[in-house]
Amino acid sequence: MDKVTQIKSATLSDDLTQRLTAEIVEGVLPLGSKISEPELAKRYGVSRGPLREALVKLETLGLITRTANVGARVIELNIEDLLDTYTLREAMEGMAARLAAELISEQEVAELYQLLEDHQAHLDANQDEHYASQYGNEDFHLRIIHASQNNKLIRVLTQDLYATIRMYRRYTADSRPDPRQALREHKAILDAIANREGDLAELLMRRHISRAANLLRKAMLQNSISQGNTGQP
Amino acid sequence: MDKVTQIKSATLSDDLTQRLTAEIVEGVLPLGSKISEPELAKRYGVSRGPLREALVKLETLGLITRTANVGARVIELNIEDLLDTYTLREAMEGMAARLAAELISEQEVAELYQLLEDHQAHLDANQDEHYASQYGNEDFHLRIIHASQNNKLIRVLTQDLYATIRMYRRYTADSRPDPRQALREHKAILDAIANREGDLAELLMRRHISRAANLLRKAMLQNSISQGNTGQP
DNA sequence: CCTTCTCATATTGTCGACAATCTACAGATT
DNA sequence: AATCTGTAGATTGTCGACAATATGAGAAGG
Repeated sequence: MDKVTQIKSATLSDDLTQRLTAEIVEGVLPLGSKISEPELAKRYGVSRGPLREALVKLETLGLITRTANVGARVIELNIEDLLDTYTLREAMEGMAARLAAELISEQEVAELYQLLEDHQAHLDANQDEHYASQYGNEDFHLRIIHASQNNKLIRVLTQDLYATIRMYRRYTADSRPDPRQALREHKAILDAIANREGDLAELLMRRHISRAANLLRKAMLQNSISQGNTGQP
Repeated sequence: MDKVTQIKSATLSDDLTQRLTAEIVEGVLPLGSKISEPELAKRYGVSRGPLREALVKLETLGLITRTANVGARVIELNIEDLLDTYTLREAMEGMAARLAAELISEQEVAELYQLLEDHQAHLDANQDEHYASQYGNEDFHLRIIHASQNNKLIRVLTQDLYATIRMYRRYTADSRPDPRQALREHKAILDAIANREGDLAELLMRRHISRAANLLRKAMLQNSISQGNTGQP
């Protein structure tokens, strides 16, 4: 629990969007559970107006589904959706890597190499491989995405798809990819970018993501994901 | 003016979303104009509640920008955004073409060939090249997208990006790509898909979209897009 | 015992009003 | 004259209540 409940935003609707997103990703609101507007409004001490605006946003983020006059439910995870999401990532982050190879500055390249070295050192020192893998991984990918300098791409990846990706990672947390292997792949991608080889960078990024998708797929098949947690009746 | 104002949906908010999207794309609400909630609510005969929910959706669609306590404005078009959007299309529709090559049925292939033949016949018969180009083009792309069978991809392309793409096309309507050239490219893409050559299909689709982006870019440079139209004071 | 219809209940959709915040204009000050 | 400040007006954010719709339990009938 790092970022605690104290989120002060300009508008209640924005606050609610962030909070609800977090609660869904973390499983506080179990997968597939019904969302009662009066109940949630009471829980957060707000009226239904801003709450409904937040729900509209969550729907476009793909975190809940809403049906007119029936209500909203938290989405459920399934393998097709997982694979679809990662295929989309493959296309978009592949393009991001290609653009990064064209546009990234030498300084950013240096910083990325530093990041990978830090990650390597962290791996050598700690046994807490999952934590290191998790954050190093995210950081690397986010930097490549931003290096593309394509605002549309950045927005879809870091806002629209991000929550979904985190959910799938969370619910398949048991079997994570080998962080050392991931690090090697990151290194290869960065080399391609540093050499301004856009084609290669795209290819490697695609394979990297495709491989991650396969691992998650296997994890889901074993887990047979269904159970949320920490929900109140 | 084909689909007239009569849209009956389950909820006022959904109606408003559709109407406002259409009005923005068609220029009834001029680019960059401020959106007054009381005024719009009065115009449509609804209260501000559903209207605000629609505005939240329009914001996520990238058609308006909202600032807390300040209000909403229709977006403005600029070249960077256009290029970013089309680069994203390139990545995503390229992937769609690749997936289509793997997954499309023989019957769908036949239908697509028929579509292209109809398009050809229409071009030979009519001088109204732009109309034919417009609709034939859209239809072809939408079918490829759906043939990918990737729901996430379909959703982002046909819902999140669609309105934006239509706007750029409308505001650069003067100089459209040569429809016969576009048709040739479509034919080549479809051949690749029919032959199950995913790599080639992706490559050709990317080039096709990249070329369209270049033409739109030139059109925007000439037009120096700024003026909306048909708006009331 | 199962099916179907009815009605009560709860939930969602919508509205009008109030509170908080920003914008613009006028006046004062340097 | 230019800049700053303060107030008035308007706009956005939020709230509680009412209307419309779906859900579920129970009765009636087969």
